[in-house]
Amino acid sequence: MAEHAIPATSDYEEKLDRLLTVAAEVFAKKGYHNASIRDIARHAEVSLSGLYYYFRSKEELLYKVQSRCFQTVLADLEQRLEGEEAADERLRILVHNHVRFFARNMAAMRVLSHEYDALEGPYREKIRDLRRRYTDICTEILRELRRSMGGADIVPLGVVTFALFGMMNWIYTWYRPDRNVPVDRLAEHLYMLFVGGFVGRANGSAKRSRSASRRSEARTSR
Amino acid sequence: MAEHAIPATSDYEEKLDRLLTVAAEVFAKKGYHNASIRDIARHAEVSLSGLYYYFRSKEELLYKVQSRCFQTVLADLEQRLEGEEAADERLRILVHNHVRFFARNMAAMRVLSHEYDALEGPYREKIRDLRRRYTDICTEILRELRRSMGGADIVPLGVVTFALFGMMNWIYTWYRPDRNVPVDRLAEHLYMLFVGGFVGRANGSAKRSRSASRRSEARTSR
Amino acid sequence: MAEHAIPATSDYEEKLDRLLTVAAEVFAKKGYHNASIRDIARHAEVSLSGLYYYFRSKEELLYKVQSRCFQTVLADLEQRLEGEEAADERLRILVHNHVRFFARNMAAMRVLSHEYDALEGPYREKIRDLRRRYTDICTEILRELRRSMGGADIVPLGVVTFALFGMMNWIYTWYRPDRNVPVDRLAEHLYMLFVGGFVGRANGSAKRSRSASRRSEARTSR
Amino acid sequence: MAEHAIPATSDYEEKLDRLLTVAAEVFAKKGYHNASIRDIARHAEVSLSGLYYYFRSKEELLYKVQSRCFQTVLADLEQRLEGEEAADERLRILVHNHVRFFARNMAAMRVLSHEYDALEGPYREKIRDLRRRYTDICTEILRELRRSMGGADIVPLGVVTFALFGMMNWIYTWYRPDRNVPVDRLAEHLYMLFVGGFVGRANGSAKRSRSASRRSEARTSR
DNA sequence: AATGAATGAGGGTTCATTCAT
DNA sequence: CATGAATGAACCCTCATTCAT
Repeated sequence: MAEHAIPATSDYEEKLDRLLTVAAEVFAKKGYHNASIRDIARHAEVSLSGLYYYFRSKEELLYKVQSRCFQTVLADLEQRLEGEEAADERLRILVHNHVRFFARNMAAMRVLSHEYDALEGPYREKIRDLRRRYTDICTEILRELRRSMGGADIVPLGVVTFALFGMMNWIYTWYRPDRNVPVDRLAEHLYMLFVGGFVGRANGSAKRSRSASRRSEARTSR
Repeated sequence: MAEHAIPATSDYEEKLDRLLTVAAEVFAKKGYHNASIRDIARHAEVSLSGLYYYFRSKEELLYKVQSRCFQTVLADLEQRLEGEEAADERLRILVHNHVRFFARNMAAMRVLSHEYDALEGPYREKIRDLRRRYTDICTEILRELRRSMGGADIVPLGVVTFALFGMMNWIYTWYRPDRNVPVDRLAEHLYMLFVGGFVGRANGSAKRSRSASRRSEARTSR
Repeated sequence: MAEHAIPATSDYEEKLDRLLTVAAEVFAKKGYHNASIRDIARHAEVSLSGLYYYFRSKEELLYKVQSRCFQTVLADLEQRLEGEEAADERLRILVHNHVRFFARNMAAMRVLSHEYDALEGPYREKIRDLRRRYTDICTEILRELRRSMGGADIVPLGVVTFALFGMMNWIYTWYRPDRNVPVDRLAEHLYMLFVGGFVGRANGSAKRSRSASRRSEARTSR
Repeated sequence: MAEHAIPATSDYEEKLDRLLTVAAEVFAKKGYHNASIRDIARHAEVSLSGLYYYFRSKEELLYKVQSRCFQTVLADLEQRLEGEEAADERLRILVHNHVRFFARNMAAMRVLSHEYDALEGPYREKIRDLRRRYTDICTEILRELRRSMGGADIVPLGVVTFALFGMMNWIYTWYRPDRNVPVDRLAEHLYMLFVGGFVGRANGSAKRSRSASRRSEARTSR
């Protein structure tokens, strides 16, 4: 029953990390409820009960997968936003950061997108908070962008935010990095589509803002 | 292997329909794998084994829920598209049809969106075919729209299609008809956002095509 | 709840007979406990509940299959024994009757041999009685044969009887009329083996009794 | 897919053995299909799921019961045959070995005899192979015996083999060691009956081969 | 004479979790 | 640190049987 406090062993953390990655893969492939702890133990080549040294329960395992994932995305994002002032560029950064992370951590992100509400109680709340922090950043950027464009607010920003995340998160259902467009191109496509609209700049019929234009050239040409 | 061939009894079909609705609700609330057949039986006020008169397995139950849902959406869509020629208007119809159906059959649509790959084997294939038929219609409309606008094809139509569906399907994760914008307005928002882009007509900074404009007035003003 | 007494309709009896045959086949193929009433209904192309007009329960169904089978064997046997006095010949008749019936009603006999004690209570007793009547006939013939041969009774007649039935009944585990020796030859083989022994007349090293010799010629030569 | 590879723990193997014995008893009493895993767990005083640590499925359980049984009989037989050259004596050894094992492991042997084809797929094949190895030994002995007796081969050896096994295996349907003849006597009876025939030496009317005679005296007189 | 619809009991199996070692 | 062994709860599904029609 010994509560193992914070075993800051490097070994411990490394193994934990590896386990989280494996767990993410299994959850991604079979879904949280359908995946069994035995599956995970098997894939990680660890004994079943061995897992319980690292996690108190299956739910905590899911929580840690999601939490680690969110924290990384958030940290990356905040670091990349640092110093950038232009709203359109900030949005571009967010989209690229999100999509790139998605493609690079397909499994974990799939779990994040798909197992939205498999968690309960305090775990759920903590993830909800992380999510909110993330979407809030997005909403703020959108608000600033709209303001800078002098646009009216026909569509509520909440709806816009979720529309954007819908576009981005949905890719876990269809996107395969090796079979479709390269990741960066995909990110740019989604960004352009979202900002310019299908019958707009995303269709090539109008000119983009200078900054956006500059960056995207670099990305899509390869 | 079918125990009862084609029970065209009206009673039978009515009950089956009711069961499908209940099942959709339970699946929607708890997720396919986490929902138990017992849950469904309880909610439907039927004995556990009584359910098995209508479905051979849990998987077939999921299949029937998804199948019925898709077929309705498809039939509705095809009927509404009838006679309409303008590509932009056809797209509006698709978006409105999809979103409205979504809001009206929240549970079933959630199952459709979320339990994408809980099915296996032949069931999976049949649903895949239905899905393909549906997305193909969408892609064709998009192709026509782009052509009529004389736009270049920077963003591949496949990506565009999935982006649109992402925007629309994602609503199962956040939208509550009673707490957010009304359904028709939501549909129009998404349509405008998708077509005009966030920094474009969807933000009120540009004029829309006449036909779209006319209709949307009617929808959003209430 | 109407107790249907003895519906001596010819139709009724015909159908009942057909059902018994089908049931025997299904029981033979899958075993009594493993076979389901649904299986039988399916094979008989009758509705599940339709069966219950002819049988009160699965157990009664098994009982009737076994009972009919035993009665036929017994009746055939008694008729064939009629008039024959020589003990060795009477034994030959019994063996041939048994084996021939076996081969001709493989399914039912398999059920008889294999589902020895699937029955319970009164059903079991009735079948036990039939069986006893049958084995008693056999034992009596053996006693008479031994007496007529002037042999001592080293081996108890009970053991001898069961040994004979073992030899005969076991054939359901290996004998296939189309792949092995023809039925009548098999019967004669078993008879000779049992009476003469492996290192005895069954091996051709000694002369048989005249009567046995005469008949067997007729049987095996074809 | 094996969860636990080769747990060579003595504890493990002991318990497994105990479980196999219990399972054999339950299968013997109620029949494979009619026996429930819960029955076995209850009799073994183990939790239901506890059983599944030792067997992957009910079928594997049956397989292991049968396999263990066959292997023991075979090993015992081969050891006892060692050094014995005379064909008649070798046959005696086989019969005695079989019958004695039968009586001593009534339950397991009943399962072996009765649940002939409850197994499917690879399990079935493996048992089939064991059985074939066993019957082949028997057939070879019979062939040699016949040769040494200079007998003609009227009855095919295959038929003879199955007849012998029929006589021996059938005892599970009637023999009770405490109510009938003692085991060794039964074995000798069956041997004599099979070799000498009912109307032959088994009836005391002829002299036996010397070696057989010598041994049997020793066995039956006690 | 026959059947569609329904059900309670029980089937085999898997699960997350624990705990002595 | 790690694991082998164990368990209670729950899973999906099938069964023999009934009964109104």
